[in-house]
Amino acid sequence: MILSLMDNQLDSFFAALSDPTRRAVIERLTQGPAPVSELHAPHDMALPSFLKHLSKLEAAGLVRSEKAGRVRTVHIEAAPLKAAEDWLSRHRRTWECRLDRLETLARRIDEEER
Amino acid sequence: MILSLMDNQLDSFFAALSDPTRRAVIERLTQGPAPVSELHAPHDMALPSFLKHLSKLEAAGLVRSEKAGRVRTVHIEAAPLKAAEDWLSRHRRTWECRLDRLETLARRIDEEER
DNA sequence: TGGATAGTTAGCCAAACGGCTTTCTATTGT
DNA sequence: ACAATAGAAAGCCGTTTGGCTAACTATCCA
Repeated sequence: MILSLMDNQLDSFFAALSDPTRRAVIERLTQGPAPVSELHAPHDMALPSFLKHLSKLEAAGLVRSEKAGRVRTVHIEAAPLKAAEDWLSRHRRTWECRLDRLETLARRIDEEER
Repeated sequence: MILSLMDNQLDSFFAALSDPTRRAVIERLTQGPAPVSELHAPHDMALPSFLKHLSKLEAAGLVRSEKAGRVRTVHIEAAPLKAAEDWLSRHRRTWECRLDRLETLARRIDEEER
């Protein structure tokens, strides 16, 4: 079934998102597709190192890319996000009461800071 | 600020969730607290190996535990989940149109299978 | 008090990760 | 045709991960 296929992808999905560089790339890509070098620019890191991150994102299916001439353009792909959101929302309900308590606590701290 | 602290935790949060054993533990714990050995039972793995997973969950702050006598009881902790949900929902909006297209596709496939 | 039970600690190992440099290929623009 | 540009490939290196065994500690119960 489709869901179990996506379940297998959860590993690489969460792993892909466990790195700040890769999360930054994803954030950047939500504003639209971009070529590799533009994605690389803000990161103080050699290109090959950065390419590894990109290929991990692509392996996780979070991202896809096409090469036209010598420039490869990368864009976001939503399928695995759906799987992760499913997973999270399946558990959100049971956690919600705790979250509510936490919200209250956080708000109280904020108010004390002011 | 609280949010930036949580942002630092995103790394370990996603890393913690990138392993099937650990996700299974979390799923189990949504149904209530449990002692270590009960959590360990369904996993075909030596106890020390399993303990490493537990301690990673605890380091990520996803889980907390108290020891009473010789039994350590583990329960879920919601704070970092909140941070991750924030992160995801900050990007969900931009991905939503793609998700919608995916939904449609998935539904069409489901219907074709019937 | 002594054996079973529930974890814990230490240390080994192979594979994966995240960085690097060097070198190479393919495309573009002059 | 050539130089510059965009990216790819290979390989090195130290750290982390995810598994194991063996040995140890602390509690409980008989």
